[in-house]
Amino acid sequence: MPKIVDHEARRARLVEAVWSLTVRGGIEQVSLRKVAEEAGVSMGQIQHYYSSMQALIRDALDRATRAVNATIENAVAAADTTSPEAVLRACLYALISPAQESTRLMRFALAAAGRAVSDPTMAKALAPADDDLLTLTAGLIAAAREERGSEPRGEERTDADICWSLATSLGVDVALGYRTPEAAEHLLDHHVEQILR
Amino acid sequence: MPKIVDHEARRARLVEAVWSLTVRGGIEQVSLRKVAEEAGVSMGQIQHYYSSMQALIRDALDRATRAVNATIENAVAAADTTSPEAVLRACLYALISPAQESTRLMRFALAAAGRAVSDPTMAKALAPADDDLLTLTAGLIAAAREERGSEPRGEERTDADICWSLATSLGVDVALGYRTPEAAEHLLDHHVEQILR
DNA sequence: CGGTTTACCATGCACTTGCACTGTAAACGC
DNA sequence: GCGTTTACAGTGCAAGTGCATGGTAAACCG
Repeated sequence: MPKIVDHEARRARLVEAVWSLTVRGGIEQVSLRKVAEEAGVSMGQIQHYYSSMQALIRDALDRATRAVNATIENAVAAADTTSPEAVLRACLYALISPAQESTRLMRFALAAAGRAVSDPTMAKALAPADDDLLTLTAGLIAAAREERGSEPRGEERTDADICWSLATSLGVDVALGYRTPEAAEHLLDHHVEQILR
Repeated sequence: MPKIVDHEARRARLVEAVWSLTVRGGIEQVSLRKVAEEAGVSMGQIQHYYSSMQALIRDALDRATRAVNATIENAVAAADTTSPEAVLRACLYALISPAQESTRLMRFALAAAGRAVSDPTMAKALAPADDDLLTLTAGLIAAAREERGSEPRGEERTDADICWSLATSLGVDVALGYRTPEAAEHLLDHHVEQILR
């Protein structure tokens, strides 16, 4: 065995470089040499950890979506309130947050989404809200409606699906600068209000 | 003056080739030579009509968005009904239509959207629903609510904005195969129902 | 007829690309 | 000590890239 290194840290470093390059100049700027330079390593190291450029970008997208999901989970965990409505708003806001890291991730994900058009492997990583998240959100909506005294209607899962679809769309708009985070928040608020009424 | 040619037709042909190549193999497959081959012309012709590769792709995106808008307008015009609700649904459905041409356009637009991350010129062509469309849609919503006997509430513009945001998001999902057109339609229906209640 | 303008085609060039390959230093078992 | 495995660095190469350039054929004006 040779030098003991932290593989995870190495990969994270390389992926970080891919994110930066992409956000700065578009995904077409991402090349072996550029990533190597950005990460301050040699091309050889990249080849050592990834079998191809495709594999690198795939992993970068994978980690980006996982990071976004983590943001959502953090928002849920950090909501120091028992009000389901507050928690619901908090986790939806995660996608339109003005936080720089969020914007970075959304931008990269959008740039990589172009690849998903022709690469099914990439498309997988970008799928809409998964079952667990939908179930969680539907639960929040039901609880929030109950909290407000609205009568239940058993369509919470559909409502949840729409919520995430809308939040994603607004998140992209914010990332591309079409809307301010405040404007997006206003729209989301309006919709949530509608849902819970 | 030399051979009289239809410039518009030439450009349309080249852009069509760009769309095809992109949808088939991703935008990274789009090169001068490939486009030339796909269109059955020489690289020289492309250079004659576009000052650079960037210009070609920009025009391709421009024409794609205009084509999508035309689809929406057609849907409005084709709705042989006076019911504003029916017209509203019809034009929203334009974005999630299962029609092959629609899917092609959406796919290309998504692939090109990746470029918008770093190219502001591209970003312009992809902006959310413009003022005119929003005004039109808000009018439809107000009329549909009146038709149903719901009381007006003066938030129709916000409602319209949300509608298009949601429809766009669903359109992307359909184009990438995450949802069937029917599933997307169901969600849209549910939302419109909510809006008009 | 010549001259000018347009509409290309074909080629050449400088540059970048991903990847294969070779070399080498470090850490361990024996 | 030696051999093996891992973790890279460095280089070379074939393929592809956008674009500049030079040439040519057609259509019109005079």
